[in-house]
Amino acid sequence: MQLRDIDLNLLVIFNQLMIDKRVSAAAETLGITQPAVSNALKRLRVLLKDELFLRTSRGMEPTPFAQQLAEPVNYALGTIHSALNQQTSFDPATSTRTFTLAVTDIGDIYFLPVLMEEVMRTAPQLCISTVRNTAVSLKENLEVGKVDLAIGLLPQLQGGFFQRHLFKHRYVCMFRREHPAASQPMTLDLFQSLEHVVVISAGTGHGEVDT
DNA sequence: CAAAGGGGAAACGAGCTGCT
DNA sequence: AGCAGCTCGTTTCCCCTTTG
Repeated sequence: MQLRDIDLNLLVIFNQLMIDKRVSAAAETLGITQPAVSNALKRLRVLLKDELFLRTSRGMEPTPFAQQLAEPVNYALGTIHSALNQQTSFDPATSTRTFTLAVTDIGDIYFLPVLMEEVMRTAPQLCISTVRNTAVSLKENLEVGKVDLAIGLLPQLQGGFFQRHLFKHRYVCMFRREHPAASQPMTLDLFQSLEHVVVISAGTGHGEVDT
């Protein structure tokens, strides 16, 4: 397929559908009507010879081909967006720009000191501002550029954003020295039989471990 | 100026949910 | 189990804009 054969706006709609998983929601986000998105999807289905999205009780589920397409399309649209909106080139050594990071408490404690050390060395005039990534508006803030980067377990950002796996994280159990569990190996059954405290905090994944 | 294409409105249909 | 109501995607038709 040649690029001239495809309306790039169809890829914008495809990208939004990957995010919203609903035609009407994508239409609202893009500022067009739901039939318009439906028609665009129809044209895209014919062009790409794939259903792309299947209607299910959970919304419009992307086909394997659509999932395969999602990342390169998102990357390409991001590149085009950056190219059209760049005003000046970025020079870390002289830039006085403020970057806003959405992080968890562990982000503040662990990442910031490491980051600030590097920033002091390579971009001394840069300003780093942080916000908690527990905010329900994180997705919107990222989309409009109020937040530049978010670190954490953020399933609400699965589609439409650049993502990178940073590290693997394991948990440990803590209990008093005299606790009955101290005399035997910790197993899943033993763990489940004991009372324990889990600090549920959005963006940390602690609740996922308990589940 | 005619043809083509895209968007909006209305109608329709499928699937889900709650109630009896 | 069956029905009604609701939500949401699709289809059809019409209008407007663009293009050659």
